[in-house]
Amino acid sequence: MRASPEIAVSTVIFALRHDEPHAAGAPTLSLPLVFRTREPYDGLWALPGGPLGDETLEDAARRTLAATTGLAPAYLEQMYTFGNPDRSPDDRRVVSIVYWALVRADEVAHARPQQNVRWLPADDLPNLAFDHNLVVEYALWRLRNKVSYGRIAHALLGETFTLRELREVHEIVGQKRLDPANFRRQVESDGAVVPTDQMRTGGAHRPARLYRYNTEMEPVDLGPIARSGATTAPTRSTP
Amino acid sequence: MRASPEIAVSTVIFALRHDEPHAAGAPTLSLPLVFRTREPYDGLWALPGGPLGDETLEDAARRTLAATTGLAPAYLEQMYTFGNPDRSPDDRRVVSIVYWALVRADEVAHARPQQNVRWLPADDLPNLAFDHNLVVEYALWRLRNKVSYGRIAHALLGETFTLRELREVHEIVGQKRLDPANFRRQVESDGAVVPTDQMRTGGAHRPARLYRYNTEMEPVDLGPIARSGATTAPTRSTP
DNA sequence: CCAAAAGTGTTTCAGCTACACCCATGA
DNA sequence: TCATGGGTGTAGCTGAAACACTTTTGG
Repeated sequence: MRASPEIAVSTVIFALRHDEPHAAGAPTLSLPLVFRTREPYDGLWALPGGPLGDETLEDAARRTLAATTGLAPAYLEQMYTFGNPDRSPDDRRVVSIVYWALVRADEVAHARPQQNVRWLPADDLPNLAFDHNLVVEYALWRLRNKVSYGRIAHALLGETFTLRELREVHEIVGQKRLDPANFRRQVESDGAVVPTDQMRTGGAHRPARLYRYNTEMEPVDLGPIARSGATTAPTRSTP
Repeated sequence: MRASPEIAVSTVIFALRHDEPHAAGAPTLSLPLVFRTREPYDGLWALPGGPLGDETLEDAARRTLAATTGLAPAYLEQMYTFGNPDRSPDDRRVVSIVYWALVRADEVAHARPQQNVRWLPADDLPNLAFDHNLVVEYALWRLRNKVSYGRIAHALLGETFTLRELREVHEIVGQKRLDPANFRRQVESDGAVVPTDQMRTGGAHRPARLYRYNTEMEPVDLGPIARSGATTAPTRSTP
């Protein structure tokens, strides 16, 4: 006879980070991991998470995320629940409800990293604790397949951004070069971002117009769940 | 202080059913519901489900489904986990991992209905127990938005079927008429179904070729989860 | 023969892709 | 003035939609 399963909530948190501050070159898609200092999997990295408290599943994910990065995610969505009986090597059984989140590059820069937490590149991870390599792989797959232009813009970039910056994000996430001209037209006709009257100068070239996320647009269609407020903000607390 | 949450697994099971056997007209998208005979929600209909045992989450869903309909689903996928603290009106807290399934019309016809179970039309449900109206709404949304031709063919129809039958299924699910000519071309070029050398005669018109699901084709891309065997493959119980 | 559904052919249109070309700025 | 990226124009391809048309059966 076995004890009743425990319930945990974990989160895969993606951000675009420059390995060294003010460095040139493209940023890297990274995620924060926690170093385990006890069994099981002592000495391995694991996804941030913890036991479910007297709260919503999503609130538990936000709490996890805040404890790790000190940040509020621009995007947070339930991803999958992992519950195989043998996920943990000891005799406990843990059912993990996994969320995935995107946070903005500028916010990440401000946050001071916690003890035992490090950001690692998403596409070159070491062996992780539990089934967390699989979990991250799935989150990456979701990011690459199921996220729209406006959503990524809002979630991974700052308040304003040039179309070049937005395109770079998509090139990193989608792992392929995009035609600047066609990218511009797609994004503009999509309506998820709108031009501001500001420009970004400083480069040795013509200044680029700054764009902003279009708050009028509905975000990704998550179906009845989003509309019902079961997972997301009840009264639209979009900052 | 509150007791630790219970874990339950429920399943939304869709099938196409004829309200009366051998009736003409289009079949109806229906799902089996269980009549509750005790609190909470005594006297209301609820999704089939039960507590998680010493088994995989998916196995729990299959067990649930078998107990209700006596059938093995042609399609089964994890959908969403519901865990709001106030889902149950009493002081218990139940976290429900919900799967959704498709079963074939011909299999449903053979199964003898269980006590306290009835099939109801998906788009005209009464008030259900717990948050199950929301759960079904979400499952319907997934069915309408995220399912490909071949998958629906395999899951809701029998071994062989005419393109007209397949088109009818899509018209019912997608709630709109489809051009027979264009539908034929799309399905054929997609490669998910292949023609047999048999025909279906009997109508007052030219006989229709029978098609069969293409087992060579990969099903829907579920990402790394499906490939790893975390949800589907019987062998390889990846932790 | 007629009705009805199976199945084929063809035109049109929208959207994407590739790529040529002009614009504005810093050095 | 030159290099660099910002931004525009446009020809060509591809695939979906609409619909006319032929084929084969039962009545």
